[in-house]
Amino acid sequence: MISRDNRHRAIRGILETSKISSQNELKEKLENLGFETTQATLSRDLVALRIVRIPDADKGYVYALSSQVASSFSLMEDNSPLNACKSIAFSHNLAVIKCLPSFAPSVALFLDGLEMDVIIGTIAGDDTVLIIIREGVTHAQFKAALVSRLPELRDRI
Amino acid sequence: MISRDNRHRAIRGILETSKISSQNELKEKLENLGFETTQATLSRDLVALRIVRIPDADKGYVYALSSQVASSFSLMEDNSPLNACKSIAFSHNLAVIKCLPSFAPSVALFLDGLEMDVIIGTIAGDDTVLIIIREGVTHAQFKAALVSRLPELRDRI
DNA sequence: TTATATGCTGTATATTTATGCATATTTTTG
DNA sequence: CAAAAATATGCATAAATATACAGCATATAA
Repeated sequence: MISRDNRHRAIRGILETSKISSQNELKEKLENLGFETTQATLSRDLVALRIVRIPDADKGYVYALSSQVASSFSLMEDNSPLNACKSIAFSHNLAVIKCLPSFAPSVALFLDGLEMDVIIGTIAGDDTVLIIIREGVTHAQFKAALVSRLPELRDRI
Repeated sequence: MISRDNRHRAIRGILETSKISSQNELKEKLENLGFETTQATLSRDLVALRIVRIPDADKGYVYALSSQVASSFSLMEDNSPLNACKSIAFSHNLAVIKCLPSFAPSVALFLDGLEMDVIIGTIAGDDTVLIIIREGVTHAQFKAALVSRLPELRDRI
């Protein structure tokens, strides 16, 4: 069902960018985006999407993509593969990241690990990463999503 | 507190070796080990230990140490390269198939072998196959063509 | 077409989990 | 040591989540 898939995408998007600590809170966020649904459906959606629930200092519990569990702890250090990125360019629904020689695979792996909703896939050569951007996402939206997950990129892209 | 620390250790041990899907179930396991406690205490323990709750095929939900999250995803059994495919998404004239790590080349080779008219080419990275779809072919037509060649994909795409 | 099957959803409700508060236990301080 | 402070716990219950069931929609088959 197309509307279910859209709702699932919206859920992933919401969880990527904000802390949600109950299904009713998620329900309200979805309503702001025009998705009318119920707590029961969200309970099922969270199972289908394999969303995990993590203890959180601020809010008691938060829902998160499974990829956010590990990555929110590790990485992000000085040795992040992102430091091997030299530039980013766009063409329609493609983004091309130029990296230092041989670094493209690790950059792509890192991006994949973010499980970002706006990215439907990446392919790495030796020094180039090709990112396929989801339909309907503008370059500006893509950059914003990237920065929201990786604040340290703010003044680099 | 000593007895609390011991109980925490016991909880970690139990979660490492068995699938627990409710706090009462955990309570019973602990009683077998001589730890008398209540659901309320366990609710607090799970927060303190940063235990996550993951959707699980068997039991609905299971509690797990955060270090177990990544490995909790069961892999595919058969050896057809198609079983290494996790998802397919579209963007205009591109289809992106996400695979298990390292499986993309064999999936792409397999697809090439089908010599499908709707596909004008494939490129494989490590875990991603990019399919370039012939102009004028809709996503629905492409899926239909794929399913007609590979019926076992029917409920997976 | 009709019949059957399958999947998604909301309602109502059962189950599970979190928490306010009072008490108990441990730790700290004098 | 006693008293005070901090921490942990259980009870009762509020809050949140999961699910049985029925209805609807769509697909499939005859």
